[in-house]
Amino acid sequence: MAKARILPRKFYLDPPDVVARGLLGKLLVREYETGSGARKKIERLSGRIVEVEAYFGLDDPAAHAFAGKTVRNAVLFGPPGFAYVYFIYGMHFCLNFSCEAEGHGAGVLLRALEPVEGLETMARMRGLAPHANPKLLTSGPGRLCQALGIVRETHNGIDVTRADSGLYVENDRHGPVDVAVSRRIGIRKAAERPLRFTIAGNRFVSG
DNA sequence: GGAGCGATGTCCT
DNA sequence: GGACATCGCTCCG
Repeated sequence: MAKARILPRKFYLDPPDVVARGLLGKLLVREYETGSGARKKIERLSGRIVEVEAYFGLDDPAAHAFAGKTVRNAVLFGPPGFAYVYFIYGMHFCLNFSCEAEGHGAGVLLRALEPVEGLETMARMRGLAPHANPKLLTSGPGRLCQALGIVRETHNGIDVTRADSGLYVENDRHGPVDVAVSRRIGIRKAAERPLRFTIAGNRFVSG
C-alpha cells in the first residue's frame, strides 16, 4: 500500500467545483488523544469522501459567502485549506473547506463519507449500537460531523493541511473514481446548478 | 419506503 | 421575526 499524503494548501487553491471533484475518493481523517498518563494514545477515525457540494462565493446565491464577509463566514474569505464549521437548524454542524485564493469566499461542503476506521467509536458518538448500520454513521453532513466529533468551537478555522490539527485529508492512492454530478441538496436559491458531486453508485451517498 | 413535520440555536433583516 | 447547506420520528400505505 502506497504511503498516504496529506493534501497540501495548493490543492485547495482551485475553484470549488474542481476541489470538490478532487476530494472524492480521498480519506477524511480525525485524530485525537484519548486517556491520560501511560494510557494516553491517539485514536484515529476516518472515512472515504463520497459526496461533496461546491459553493462559489460572491457569485453564488446559495453560498453563505454570497452576502459578503461576516463574523460567521470569515473563514471562507480567508486562505484556502481551512475548516469552516457552522451550526444549522439548532442541532447540527456542517463541515466545509475554504478554497480559492483569499477573499473569494468559496468552499466545499462535505456531505457523506464511507466509514473506514473507528466504526464503533463513530457509532458511540452518534448514539447508536456498536454494530449499527454503517450507513447511519456518516451519510449526511450533520451525521458525519457528529460521528467524527466535529464541532464549531473546536474546529472552525483550523488548518486542514496540517497533521497536528487533528483533522485533515489524505490521498491514500485509492483508485480513480467515477464521478456523478447532480443538483445541490437542501437549498432554495440557485438550486438548479449542477454542483453536487458523488462517487457513482456508492451506497454511502446521502439522500 | 415515503411524505410530513417538529426540534432547536444562530445569524441577518 | 424568519430563514436556515438537517435529522429522526410518526403516520400512512
